[in-house]
Amino acid sequence: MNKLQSPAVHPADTEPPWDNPRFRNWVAVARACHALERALATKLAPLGLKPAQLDVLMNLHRHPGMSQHDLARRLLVGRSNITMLLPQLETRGLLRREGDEKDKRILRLTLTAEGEALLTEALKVHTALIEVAMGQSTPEQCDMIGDQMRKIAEVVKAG
Amino acid sequence: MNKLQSPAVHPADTEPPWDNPRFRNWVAVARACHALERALATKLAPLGLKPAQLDVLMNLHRHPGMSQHDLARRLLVGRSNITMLLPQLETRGLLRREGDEKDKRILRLTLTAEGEALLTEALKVHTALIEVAMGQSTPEQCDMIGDQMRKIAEVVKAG
DNA sequence: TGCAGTTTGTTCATCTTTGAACTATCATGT
DNA sequence: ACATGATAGTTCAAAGATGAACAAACTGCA
Repeated sequence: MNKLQSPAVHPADTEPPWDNPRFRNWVAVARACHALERALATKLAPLGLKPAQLDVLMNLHRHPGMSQHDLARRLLVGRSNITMLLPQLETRGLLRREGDEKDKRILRLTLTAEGEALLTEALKVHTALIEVAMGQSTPEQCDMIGDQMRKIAEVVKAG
Repeated sequence: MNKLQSPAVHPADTEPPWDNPRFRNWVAVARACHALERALATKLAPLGLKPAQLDVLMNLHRHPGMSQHDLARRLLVGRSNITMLLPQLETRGLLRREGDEKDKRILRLTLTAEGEALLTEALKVHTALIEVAMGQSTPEQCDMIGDQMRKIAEVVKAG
């Protein structure tokens, strides 16, 4: 037995492009991301938030006064998506949209106190999930992963 | 000058949870994933394929004879999603759905020759993109990332 | 056999996301 | 000032994703 057969789960791992480590490893990245996003969605449901909405709150917390266009670019979505997304949050009193003094086209976005408060709660959930995930790695591995991913994001958006 | 101020891009990097390396680094993972997914969508458009459809073809290539339920679980989507997704591919002649002999509830899925051919073309695009992304890392880093991500996917789906 | 419980796939209503017009505003150059 | 072009945000129709409710088929046990 053990005739050097089935070196991995799938016999086809010896077939392109699955024989390519870069390919196989990126597929793992994508699967982990998707899995964590789904888990986040269910854990965020009790707060009445979806992952996309949490992304908005997070970005507005860190970049108050952003325009909708800037927000769309940071989230890698279309501008119309932002237009459809914001009213839900604005009517819930989580954020404010005020016209810019200089440029009347621009709407500046800021979180309200309620928005900051809900963000704090949502971040507890998000952080707990991430701790479980990244807790699998040593601090050195974790930082290395972050560094590589930042490079990837740049290079992919450029190319 | 240099009073130990603004240690990073955002002053708020010193504020929870952004002061947490695990949190910051996972956010980078999510952003890189999203960026590559968007890039894949545009590069796949000439083939008339979307990322979700490519995922289906990839999984059927590696697991021929899968049921729709199995496919849904692998893709981390609902069964109804598969029901809505498959007819597009089936009418294009990319895959076959045939009832199982033993269990008449189950539809077994297999790629046609056209499906395999289109998958081959799509994989060239996908692989090229991944090469650019993962080419940022050394082979050792790349394997380490893959290993960690496989752990994360397991742990997140379990919890 | 018969009957409760489970599993597979579909349907349907709802919510998101997307990209292509469209309007309003600003910037630039003559 | 005025024309041209660019930019910010909105609207709208089409496509995608989701989950609950449903029908058909299987399982197991009495």
